[in-house]
Parts: sequence; structure tokens; C-alpha cells
Amino acid sequence: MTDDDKTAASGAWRSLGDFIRGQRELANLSMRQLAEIAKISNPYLSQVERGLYKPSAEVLKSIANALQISAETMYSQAGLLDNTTTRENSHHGVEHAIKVDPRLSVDQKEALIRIYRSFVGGG
Amino acid sequence: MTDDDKTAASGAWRSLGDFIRGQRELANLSMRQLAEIAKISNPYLSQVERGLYKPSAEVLKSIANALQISAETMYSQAGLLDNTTTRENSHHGVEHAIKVDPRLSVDQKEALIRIYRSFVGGG
DNA sequence: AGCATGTGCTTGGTATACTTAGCGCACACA
DNA sequence: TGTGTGCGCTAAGTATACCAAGCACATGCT
Repeated sequence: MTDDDKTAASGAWRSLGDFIRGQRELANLSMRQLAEIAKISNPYLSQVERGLYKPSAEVLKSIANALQISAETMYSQAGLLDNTTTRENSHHGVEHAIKVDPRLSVDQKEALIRIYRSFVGGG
Repeated sequence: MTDDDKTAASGAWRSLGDFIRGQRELANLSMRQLAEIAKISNPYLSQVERGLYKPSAEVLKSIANALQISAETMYSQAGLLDNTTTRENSHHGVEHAIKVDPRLSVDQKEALIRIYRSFVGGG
């Protein structure tokens, strides 16, 4: 229920919750597991993921750390950083990161980029 | 768990207050003036500068903006960014870029990362 | 002297970030 | 057919970030 915005949760914070949930599932962690690592309670994590609360920067950093992603990315997702500094985080970043990875052969890079482009579509 | 920084003000937050006060005086602004621009109350700014409270990231960003310094610098001063590898992380950049790409679904991210790991040897 | 306007700070209250206890549901195993 | 353990979520309480009103001390003006 309560899908309407409750003045605490709207816009960027909702998408932040989705982002966190996605990262958590990507890491195959349950809410309790992530909450344990990030040292927050699992109900609170639940509310954050559903966009009901705006977590403090400390909590954000802790979650980012637990998910093994940079705090900067987290803040950027939360709209707390003017995106002037995070220019290479968008879709261009994946292709760029693939291109500059010294462990990949040219063929492997081409394969990954082709798959990536098929995922994100022609847009 | 570092049980000594559970309380409101300690360490980095105190120096953050000093930092803010320094920047404010450098800009020749009174507390009320800065509070007005940053859209916070002047008593609260007073407490923040004296290290009594830990301002939220939103407030921090607002103050940074009012002082015309980057939010990144502010967070760094507040100890909210690990300045270890904020930028130019070369080799685990691909996985990170995939993880944070908003265009990819969780399943697609898993697929790409799996392929990537098979390429680089799964270490 | 007195009043006006500036400064930073204290007090007391409200909003909200965050926690501990517990619910309902699914899937195991006996 | 229970009974136990996992999941995410709800409810109710505590802690704290934050605000509005006002104090105490300056400086300036008349």
C-alpha cells in the first residue's frame, strides 16, 4: 500500500531504493544479510528500498561498502552529487571500461560490447 | 564496531565544523547570511560548526553550494567518501560499470558479469 | 543615557531517521 | 500433518537532525 509519495519519499529517493534493491539482488544477498553487513536493521533497509525514507549519507556509505560499490556512485544515485564529477558513470562507462581493460583480448571486448549493446537496445 | 563514535559529535565531524566555519569566514558571510542561502536555520548552523550535530548529506550539499565549493570536497571533509580509489579504478572497472548501469536489468547484469569473469579467468 | 541593529548562542519543540519486537507467508523435513 | 527456519514487511517506540523564538553581548546613532 501507500504507493503515493509521503513527502519523505519521491523522485530520486524512490529510484535510489530500486537501485539498492537491484544491487542487493545482484550480489545475491537477502535483506537481513545486507542489513547485517551494513550494520542497519532489516526493516529499515526494507523501507529504504521501497523509497519510504531518505537514508543518511553515513548509512548510504555503509550500504555502498557492503555492496562493494563506490560511495560516490551511491551519492550520485541519491542525487547528492552534482553530476558534473560523475560523467563517466553512464552507459558510455561500460563500453569505456571494457575497452580499457588490459585483461581482455580484442575479440573478447568486441563480444562483450556487442552483447551490451543488444541489452541496452538501439537507443 | 568503533563504539566511541556512536555519539553525535566526534572526530571528523568536529573538524568538518571547523572547515565550514573557515570557509564561511573566508567568504565573509555571517551565520545568518550563510544559513539564509543554504536554507537552514542559523542556530543549527551554529551547532554544526561547533561539531554538535552531524548534518545530513542534503544539508551538507546545500552548504557546499552556498559556499561555492564542490559537494565532493564537502563529503570528503566529512569523511563520507573513502578517498582511496574514487576514480580511475582500472581493472575492476568493468564489473563496476556494469553494476551501476541503469539501463541494464539485474539478469542482464548477471549475464554480462558472468561472461566477463569467464574471459578474465574468474579470479 | 537610550534605542536600534548586528553578531553568535541557548532553550524547547517538531519532524524524521532508525531500531526492536513481531506478523504472515513460503518452503523444507519429520 | 505439523514444526522449524528462511524470507520481506508492519507497527510502535527511541534517538537525533533540524527549526522558531528569544537571550546576552557588542557596536553605532541620537
